[in-house]
Amino acid sequence: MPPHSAASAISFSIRDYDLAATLGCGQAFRWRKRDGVWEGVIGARWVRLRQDGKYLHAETAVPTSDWSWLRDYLQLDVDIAAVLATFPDDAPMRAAVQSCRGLRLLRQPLWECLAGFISSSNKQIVQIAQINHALAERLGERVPVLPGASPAFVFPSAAHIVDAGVAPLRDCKLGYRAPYLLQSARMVAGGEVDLAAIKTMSYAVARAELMRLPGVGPKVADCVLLFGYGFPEAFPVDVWVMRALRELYFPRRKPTAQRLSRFARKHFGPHAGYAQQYLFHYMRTR
DNA sequence: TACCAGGAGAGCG
DNA sequence: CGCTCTCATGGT
Repeated sequence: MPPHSAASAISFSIRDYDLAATLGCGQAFRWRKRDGVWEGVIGARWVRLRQDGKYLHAETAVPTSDWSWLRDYLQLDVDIAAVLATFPDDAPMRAAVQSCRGLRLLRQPLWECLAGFISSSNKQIVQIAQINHALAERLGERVPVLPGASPAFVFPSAAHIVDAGVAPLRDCKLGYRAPYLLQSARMVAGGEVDLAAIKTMSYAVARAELMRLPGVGPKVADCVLLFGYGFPEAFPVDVWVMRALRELYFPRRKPTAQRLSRFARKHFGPHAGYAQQYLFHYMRTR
């Protein structure tokens, strides 16, 4: 047996999956790309991903036989053609879909997703990534990686962030978001808000429950509902999507974000969240 | 409803 | 180098 036999590898055959767009489009903040190879941590597992045409190659540093955690995170079993078929057949939507055929939504761990988007407000994606890497490096526990790979860390739990206090969060450049993250961590760690229980709630109730957390408004709540919980109707309205919707659908009016959100869930159908991600990516890359 | 604080780095000319 | 903008929220 080779010396590194503890590692595992697997290949998935996939269609209409653009790994780079999916990992790099701003729905997750802790992936690092080196020479077309992506390294990241999902839960407590370090993983290296590479796409080669219709194959997706994955490597872990520890023995792995059950890969369902990765299939779930990457949402490999989603029938994307069926999702696209539910989109409205209008010019903006066609252009958005055509600009990135294999863009997917991830299904991220709840707390990391929530914390990531609390830290995201009024920041650029590059900066959000810096903040979340800093949080993991300073407050998260180290996980085993393959030889030669960069050190990797678990995202710190809510309880761990509570123990750390506000100062390390300031050091991670959270700025005015630091007390929001700390207080939200207190509410989650103390059981005042039960993230797992939100899975079983309706979209509207789940959204209201998340918005009890400081630093969580309509936009952040929708991001967590979409990228963490997988509510397909969640439609985050950020500046890019706001711009897109106003420009493409309301050129003469200036609807509020709330009105746009309601319009979007009706107009874009049962998978409005996917439509949002295509519009977002289209607006940012054109 | 409309504005503003708070915060720091990237991107631009 | 100065300037603007940034996947918003909370408070007034």
